[in-house]
Amino acid sequence: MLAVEAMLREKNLKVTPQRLALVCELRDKGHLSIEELYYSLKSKFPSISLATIYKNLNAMIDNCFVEEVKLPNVKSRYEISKDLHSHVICQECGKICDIDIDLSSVLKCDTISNSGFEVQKSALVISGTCCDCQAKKQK
Amino acid sequence: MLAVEAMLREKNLKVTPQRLALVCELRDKGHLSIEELYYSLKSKFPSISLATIYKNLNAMIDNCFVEEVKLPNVKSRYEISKDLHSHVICQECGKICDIDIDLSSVLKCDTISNSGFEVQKSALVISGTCCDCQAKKQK
DNA sequence: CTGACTGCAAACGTTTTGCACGGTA
DNA sequence: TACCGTGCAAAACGTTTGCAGTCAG
Repeated sequence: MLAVEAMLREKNLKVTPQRLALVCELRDKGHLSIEELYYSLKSKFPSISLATIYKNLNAMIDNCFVEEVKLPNVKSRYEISKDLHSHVICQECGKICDIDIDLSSVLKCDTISNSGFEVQKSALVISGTCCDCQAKKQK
Repeated sequence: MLAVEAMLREKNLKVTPQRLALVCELRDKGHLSIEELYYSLKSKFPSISLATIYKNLNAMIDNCFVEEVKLPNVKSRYEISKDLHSHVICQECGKICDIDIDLSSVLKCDTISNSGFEVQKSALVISGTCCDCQAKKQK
């Protein structure tokens, strides 16, 4: 919590209760959609508006504190920036998981290095069917 | 051209001049945005409407003939479905390239196989600075 | 000839903006 | 106290829908 406040101040973002709750929500639950954030915060702050969610997310994205995760077929999710990781999404139930995959060898392949392209970021999204949903489908 | 017509008929999509031009545009230029498609087709069909672009793209996406490519910071692009490949995007000039990267070993990693997740698709987007833009920045 | 496609306009959902008020630092 | 953040309402934006007319098969 203190760490979160310090991070916000470091980015010249004031520490308001709404903003603090938003960050904690993202930190605890990870990759949330706008709606999930909105309804979740609405329980703590009944008068909170969608505009506040948007403004805060955008401010934090501008400060590289939060990242948008674009996924196939569904709306974007938002998460606190952390070490490079990939996402796995089940097309049946929509469940999203983080996964640590070492892409360094892939990103150093000849095609890229020969082209002179300087890699800064990479995003890998794997979609398919999770274990539970496979079981359900077999029934 | 004949191949394109055959593909459309196979999917029960009628071959109209607008649709044919849209597909050829995608085939020749690859990963185009809605606006790029619109203005490009407007030169051939001055009365074409955005609704037609949207309806056609959606029909073709439903038939797995076209795919949406979601990219960081910019609007989605659309391309004709083809073999699995990744995308490289320059954050300076916005240039997008296809790249063939073998992700099979990555997708077979222990974390995924142990979880019982069945992988159906994967999308890797690499962003950074292209060779040309690196040169420009050094000036 | 029939059903599908086009193009226009309206509707819709999402995101952004402007502004007055309130809270942080 | 000065400025930033909040919340409301309105505006802007992108996309979808409904419909009448047209075209492909």
